Formats: sequence, C-alpha cells, structure tokens
Amino acid sequence: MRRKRSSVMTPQEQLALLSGDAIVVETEDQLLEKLKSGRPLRIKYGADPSAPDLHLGHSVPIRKLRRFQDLGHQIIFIIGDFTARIGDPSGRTKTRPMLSPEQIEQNAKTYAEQVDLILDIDKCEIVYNSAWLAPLGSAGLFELASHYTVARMLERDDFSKRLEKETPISLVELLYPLIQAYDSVAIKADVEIGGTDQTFNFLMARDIMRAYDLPPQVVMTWDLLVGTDGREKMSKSVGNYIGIAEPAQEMYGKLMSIPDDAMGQYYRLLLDKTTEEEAELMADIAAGKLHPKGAKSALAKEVVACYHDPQAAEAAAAEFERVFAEGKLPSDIPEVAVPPDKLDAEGRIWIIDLITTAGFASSNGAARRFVRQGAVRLNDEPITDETLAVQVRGGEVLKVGKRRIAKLVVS
RNA sequence: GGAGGGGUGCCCGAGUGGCCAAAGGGAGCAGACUGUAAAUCUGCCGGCUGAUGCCUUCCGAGGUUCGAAUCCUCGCCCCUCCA
Repeated sequence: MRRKRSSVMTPQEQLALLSGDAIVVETEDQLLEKLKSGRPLRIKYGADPSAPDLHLGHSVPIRKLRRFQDLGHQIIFIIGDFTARIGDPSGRTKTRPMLSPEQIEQNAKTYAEQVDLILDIDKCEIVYNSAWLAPLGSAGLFELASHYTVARMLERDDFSKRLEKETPISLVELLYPLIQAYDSVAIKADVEIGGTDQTFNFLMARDIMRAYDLPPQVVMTWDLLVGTDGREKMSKSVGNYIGIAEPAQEMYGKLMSIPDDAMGQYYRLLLDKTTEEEAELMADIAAGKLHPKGAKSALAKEVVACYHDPQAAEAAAAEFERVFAEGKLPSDIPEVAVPPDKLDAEGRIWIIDLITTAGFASSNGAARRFVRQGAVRLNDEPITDETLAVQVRGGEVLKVGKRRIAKLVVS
C-alpha cells in the first residue's frame, strides 16, 4: 500500500490513482494538463457546518482528498457559514435551522477534529465562504445571477423532479448552486470533488468560472455510499449511518448489518479499491469462492482498523462472533441502576417496570410487547409472564432482545 | 389579481358523519431460521391499565350534531393553472 511520492509519480500515474474509482471526471484531459503543470493543485471541498458528526458517507470524499494530499496537492475546505446563516428551506430536509456564528465555529472545530482522523488537517486551508459572499452585496449577486438562466438551472435533476412532483422549490434554493459556484471563483479551484448528487452544481461552477475569466475547475464525483439499510444514501436523519467516531464494536456490528449487495460499494469507496477490484470481489462471492460472511467480516475489520487499529478490529470481530453467532453474553456488560425505592418490601420489582427503568423500552406498553414476544430474559431465564415481580439483589443480567443487555445494580 | 387542489400516526398514503386508535406500504422492533445486527418467514408497531377498560390523536381555533379525521366558519401553511 506504499505510495510513491508525487515527485516521482508521473502525471499519468497520478491521474490513474486519483480517478480509478470515480464516477465522473470532467475532464480527464484537463486534469492531466493541470497535473502536468507540476504545481500543487487547489482541491475544493465544501463542508456542511450543520453536520458535525461525520459518518462513513462523509468519509468517502475525504478519503479522496487524502489521496490528493498525499500527492502534495493543497486541500481547501470551505465552511459554508454564509449559506448556513441564511438557512436552507429545501423541501425534503424540512427547513434547516439557521446557525449562529458561535455554533458554526463550534461545528467547524469538531468537523476538523474528525477529518483529522483521515487526513492531515494542519496542511489544509480552512476558509469560510462568508469572507467573499458577504462583501459581494446585492450588486455582486445580481451580476453573478446574470451569468446563468432559469431554464439551465431547472435542468438539475432534483429541481425537475420536484417541479414534476409539485413540491416547493424556494427561490433561494435556485441561488444556492450559484453561490456555491462562486466559491470556486473565489478560491480559484483547480478541482472540486464530492458526491454524484453535486455533479450539477460542480459543472455549473465551470461555466461560472469561465464567466469570471478563470480556467474551469475539474469536476470529480463518487457515488454516494448507501446506508446500513443498503437502500438510501447514508444519512443521520434516516438513521442508517455509521459514525467515524463510533466505538470499534459498534462500528463492526453495523458494518456486519449491511446487506450483502452493498459489500462491493463499501469495499471500493471505503477502502480505495477500483471498480475492477469491486467487480472481482462480488464475482468471487457469487461464484462461491468467497464466503459472504467471511468477506463481510474481512471488510468490516479493515474499515474498523482505519478508525481504530487492527487489534481493536480483531477484538470487535471476536466479540461479535461470541455474542451473535454463539449467543453468549458479551464480555463487557453495562450496568444499570435500579433505585431501591422501586423495589417492594421483599425486594421485588414488576418486570415491566424493570424494563422501562433500565431504559430498554420507551413505554410500559412497549415493555409488555417485549415480554409477550418472548424477548426478555433475566439471568438467561425466559420471562413470559408480564405480571411477574422479580427479585433484584444486584448482579442479575437483564436481556431484552438481542442487543439490550444490562447488569442490574441496586442503587 | 382570478380559478382550482391539498394539509392524516416516524415517512408515504387510504379514509368524506358512527363498524376509526384510523386500510395499505416503507422504516423500526421482536421471534423463528441462518452465514451476521444479511436474506426469508411470522408477529408487533399512540398512551395508561398486574388484560378490562379508560385516555389523548387526523394543521390550529371555534361551531353544527346524540356522535366528526370526515360537515360549517375563521385562521395558518403548501401546490397547480390562468394573468
């Protein structure tokens, strides 16, 4: 996995390394030209200051940035503080809350800390787009808007779909791509990278840059990582995400829960494999050469090792086998306190009350359902009587479903 | 400015006076099974109630009615077409 330094890598080699797994490169020729210049290229990446908790979906473009950085290019993170302050009334994400400068500052800081897990943040330039968007003023904005037409704007897939489906499109949304494009002008970007959902915006920036007499940026996009459900793109609001700062155990477990079909994409996007390598992996599994579980486990371990270390990954895998394949209790069980006043004179507590007290059910009704469905065990004894009062002295192990386990403590 | 359509549970979406705690799908959860927290199948999926009912829900506020998600009035919000 050792890479040659950029000084000894030819522009052609760099190109192959950088674009081997990209979906869109507009255009390879222009990228090659820029690489041939020998100067460090300015790589633009727009960071969303409203999402400080990074997940593996975010990690994909950041990993690509890392490759550029390793080759000696300059990464520029643009914090969209200007746009965040305006808020985003985009239809599907409800109205994004407006953020105060303090919140943005805080988010940017946590963002940088997490990005640092993947690349060297100290070598990156971090800029706020309010720096050039605020002074732009309405005159500047009008000039900017004069370089594009509504018809071309509506070509964007998202807009045309929403127009068709009769969901609202606010006027500022139409302005967003324009403003984003202007960011490229302001920082004189050579390359902009991101998810395929940004393709339109990135391409439009090329037009806008030309309008401002700048050479157009090269656009590179990668497909969006699907979430653990294997269907929708990974996102916090959908709840199908794996955070890059999550504990190894959690990360491994979530990776094991992705559908088999999603393995290929994870393999390519999270471990920097080429499309060919992805196809090979999937073919081997289909042909029976590779066991799907083994492949998934290997994948999960590698990904976990990126954010923790190989030992932690191995431990997580071993623990997973123990708990889910062998059905044993986890080696490390969190403790849950049962307040003494919940217990009656004989030191007993109603099982339903115990489950909700432990935080395993959001309501008594939910707790009853668990009991009825045979999901509850106390010291490995199945509990099926929802009227039962159980003795609690401390040390008992309460299990509700496969993943909710706690050791009871009276205090 | 004119005309019309619409706001239902986490999401989508039926329901147009009682049979509605509200169809169906998705998500989620549980059980079985397995190769995993995959897939598949089955069940659950507002709250309270140590099981019998009770309570609070269908944008908001009023009203009609024995009875309203369903009808009326006034708000708020969204969409389409014409201008």
